[in-house]
Amino acid sequence: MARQATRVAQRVAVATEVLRDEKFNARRIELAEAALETLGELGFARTSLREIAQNSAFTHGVFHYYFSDKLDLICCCVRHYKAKCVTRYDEVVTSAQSRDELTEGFLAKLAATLQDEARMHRLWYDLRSQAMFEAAFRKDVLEIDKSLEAMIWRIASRYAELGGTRPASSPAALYALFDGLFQSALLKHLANDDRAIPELLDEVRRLLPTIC
Amino acid sequence: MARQATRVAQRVAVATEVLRDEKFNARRIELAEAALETLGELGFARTSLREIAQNSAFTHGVFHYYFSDKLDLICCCVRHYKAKCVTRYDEVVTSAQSRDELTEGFLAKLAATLQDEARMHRLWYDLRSQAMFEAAFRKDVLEIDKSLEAMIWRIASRYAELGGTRPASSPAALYALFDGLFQSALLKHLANDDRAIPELLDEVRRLLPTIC
DNA sequence: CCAGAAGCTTGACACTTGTCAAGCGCGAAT
DNA sequence: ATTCGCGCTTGACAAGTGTCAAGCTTCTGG
Repeated sequence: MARQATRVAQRVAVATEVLRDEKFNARRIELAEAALETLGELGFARTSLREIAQNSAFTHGVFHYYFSDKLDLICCCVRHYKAKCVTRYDEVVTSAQSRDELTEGFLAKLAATLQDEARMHRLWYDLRSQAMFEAAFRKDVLEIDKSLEAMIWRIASRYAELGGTRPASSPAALYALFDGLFQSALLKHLANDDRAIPELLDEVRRLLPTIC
Repeated sequence: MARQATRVAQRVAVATEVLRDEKFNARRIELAEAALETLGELGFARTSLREIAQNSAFTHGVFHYYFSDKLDLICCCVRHYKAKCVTRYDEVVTSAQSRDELTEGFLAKLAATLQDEARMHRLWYDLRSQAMFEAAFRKDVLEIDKSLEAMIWRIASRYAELGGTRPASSPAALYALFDGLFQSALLKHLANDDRAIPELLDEVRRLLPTIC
């Protein structure tokens, strides 16, 4: 009887702790999301915790309650960003029934991404560059890079499959190519070059049949 | 007579002014070079003028004598970096008499660059990312990007020429590909991944015959 | 040789930064 | 109802930032 009671008490204690943990984690993500807004606006170099706090519903002290320091916060941001980013084209890949359909779906998403999420993507490139200086970022960044490479590979494989062929390049080369093209287009787009998006689409449209 | 004298005086005045200008510019470049050291070490975000000065033979005040502000200094750095960077492969391109020779020369330089000049190149990627946030950098960065694209194109054209063919891709796509591969290899190399350089070389060796 | 400019150093300024300790309110457990 | 502790705010701290003015040294033209 007493034994059962303590067991129940234990279970309750564990349950409440799990609940607290979940709540804690949810808040962390909320804060990370707020931080991403400001980071996307200003870039890593110019973003301070106070600036982040001011552009959000929180005060600057909270961030030190939920994160051990600034790097911890930004690592959390990067990891959170990843989850959103990596699945962007999956719906197109699984639903497309022909090369044309896949191509058009991919290009449309590509254009929309460049148009609507330029800020998040320039932040990604910023943080990836930071990882070259700051070892603390490297693990997460390399992991995301791998995920993005896999994402591109899924598209290329499906494209090849729909034509009964196999991709003509390695996953690394394909990712490098698309990433390079996207990065360059993003910079031009941000410099108010209206040709950036159409040129990127043309390039990709031309490339897909030759390399996949 | 008097007229001649004033003309001579004018010429002298002009000459001294030109000399002063050259001296001024030489100093600017000297300072920019010193700044590049620290920038390559710490990255844009963590580099302050005082830090730059401390890692050099100068005091922090000089930088304000020669540059209107921090952005001006860094723009000068970027421009100076460009001049060094863009001609890296030209000797190989002009001297190679066969595809093999060009390939091996290119790969050797590529490996050496990654090995010896990793810091300068991570800085380049850093500043290119900064240009996505800071409009003041964009013009110079876009210009350098164009130069680098042309540099890759010279290599590819020569490679194709030596085999009696023509490059199979656009300059933009080729540059994106090589830049993407290099960037990824650089990050891995900086993360102490010993396979980074050989993997890059393998990839490029495989790629050259298929795309050029 | 000397006045004045050029080149450079120094120190101060106003401000921002990350960090943290003290304390507040409020809900939950006792 | 009281106590306790979690979540959060506030304010302060030292360190570091870009900028600039005042002054020192060195060179140079007259």
